[in-house]
Amino acid sequence: MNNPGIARLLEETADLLEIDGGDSFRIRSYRRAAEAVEQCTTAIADLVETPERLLEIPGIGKGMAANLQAAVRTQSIPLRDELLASYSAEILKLMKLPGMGPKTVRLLWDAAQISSVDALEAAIRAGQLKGLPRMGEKQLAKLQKGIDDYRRSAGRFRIDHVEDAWQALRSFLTAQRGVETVTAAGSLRRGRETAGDLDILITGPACEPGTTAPLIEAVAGYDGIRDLIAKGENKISFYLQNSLQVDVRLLPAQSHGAALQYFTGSKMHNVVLRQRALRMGYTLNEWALARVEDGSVVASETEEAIYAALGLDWIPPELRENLGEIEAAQAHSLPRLVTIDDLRGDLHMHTHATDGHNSIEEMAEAACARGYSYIAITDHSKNLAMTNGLNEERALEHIERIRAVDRAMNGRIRVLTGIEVDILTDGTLDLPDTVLAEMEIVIASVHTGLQMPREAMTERILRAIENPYVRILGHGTGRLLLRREPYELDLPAVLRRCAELSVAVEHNAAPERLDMCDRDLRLALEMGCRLAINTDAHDTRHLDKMHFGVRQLRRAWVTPQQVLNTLPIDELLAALRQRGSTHPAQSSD
DNA sequence: GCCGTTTTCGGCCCGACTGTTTTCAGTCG
Repeated sequence: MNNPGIARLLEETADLLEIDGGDSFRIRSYRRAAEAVEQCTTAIADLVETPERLLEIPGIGKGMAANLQAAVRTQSIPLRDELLASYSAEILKLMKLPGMGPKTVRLLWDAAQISSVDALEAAIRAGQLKGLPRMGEKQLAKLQKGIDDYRRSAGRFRIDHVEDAWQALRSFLTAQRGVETVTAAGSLRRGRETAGDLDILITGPACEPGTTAPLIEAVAGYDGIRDLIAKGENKISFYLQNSLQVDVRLLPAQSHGAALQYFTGSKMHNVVLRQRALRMGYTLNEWALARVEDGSVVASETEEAIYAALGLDWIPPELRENLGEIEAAQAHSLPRLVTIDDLRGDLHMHTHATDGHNSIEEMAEAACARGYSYIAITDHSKNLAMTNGLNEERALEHIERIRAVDRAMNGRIRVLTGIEVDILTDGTLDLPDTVLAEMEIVIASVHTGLQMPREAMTERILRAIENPYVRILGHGTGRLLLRREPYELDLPAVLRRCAELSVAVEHNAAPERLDMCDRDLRLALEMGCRLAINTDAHDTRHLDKMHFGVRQLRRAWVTPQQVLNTLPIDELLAALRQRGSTHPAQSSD
């Protein structure tokens, strides 16, 4: 059992203890242990034989070490099994609904033995919950909406989870005899936020017609498989433990380009491409682009050859949604999309001064190792009490430490001072301008009070970005996947004002909380906004999540010029100063 | 359940917001 799996067991145990009304500190220790296991860079499975090494992990004591051993050896934790037996395996899913916490789950269980999403929905429909404490009309409507959202998102997987599965499968498949190339197609290759399944294409001697049986059998032996769906001569499909469906296709090398094109999609892109082929007297399928009259192959080995034969430039997978990319490819006017190599820095990250896990030095060294030429340290401000947010005094002390590290890095990387201030419900910020004036990067974000009406939320954010020290609008664009519930605001109005004020709009690169969908990003570009793409890293490894966000930018046709953190440091600092100097409040001061 | 200039038991981040509560409980970050 791998670390994420063990962490999930510990989290589930904590959830069940909460429902059961267990000691809150005991519950917290399970959550802390889950976090520690998740962060641990060595596999717990490799440590269970040497318990003294388990005890070296902060937050793991004697009792928890025994739990970890049980998890590795039996895929379970005794306390979790015990609690599941007294409730129901389904009850944990109720906790996933927005607004549902342990107390409400327990209430529903005590009142009506409700332990599943289906049972909850039935009870709401039947009016069974009326009269229960805290179950007013609004609460019931909210629960129903939560159920609808839950149903809609079920069946799709977050792209980083799909990518984890892909990395593991790629290593496994590449090591098989007679395999030359292993490529991911589908939504993963197009860089979508979620994927319904994982498409993998393999070429090599073992994929030639008539010789595929040994490889198919070898793939069927992959130990991550839960259920086999289908097993044929050229294709094998299965479910992984987490219910992700995987389709693996074996292809002759000469069809690789055609298959890659076909299985990358999207469906609409392919439909239009096939129509185009027909008009040119060709037919396009997963094997080749061929002439209609005699079936002779025009192109099939590479995608480039197929697109070229159709009179098109090669189209980056992220653009293949039939949103104008085919016309642009014909006119040779596809944009030069931003790449991860264009980024010179990351402007949003936390340290252990608040809720991060590493020091300023460690973040700077990690960013340096990733080739960045600058970063900004932007810890939370005091309103986020739970993160130990910085008050006036600590914020000022913190920037002294940041400056010291900046000097100590000796020009290897620039470390900019910054803060992520909280936008209060009235649109003011939770730190005074005198403190913000000391910061090179001020990111303004909303974290709380997301239920307010659309107009009030819009006013709140508009007021916040008027503050002349705000350089970047962070969480404030209507989406917070972490909260599981988007909030309402007049996004075009906010984006327009950001463009006017030269406030950059942040896109959070972490896949669990991409702040803006493709459409929002395109809207931001239309409004003339400059974007900032940051990882909001809470530890050094989070810095590696940048590529997820870059793919989202590419899907929105973003070029390097439209991204703040592609600028060289001197141009970046000049761009940041420009925001302050154009604001009357500052020039008159 | 973990941790400790406490060695053995007491402390362990907290403030904002919502809904339904007339004084607060539950959820979230």
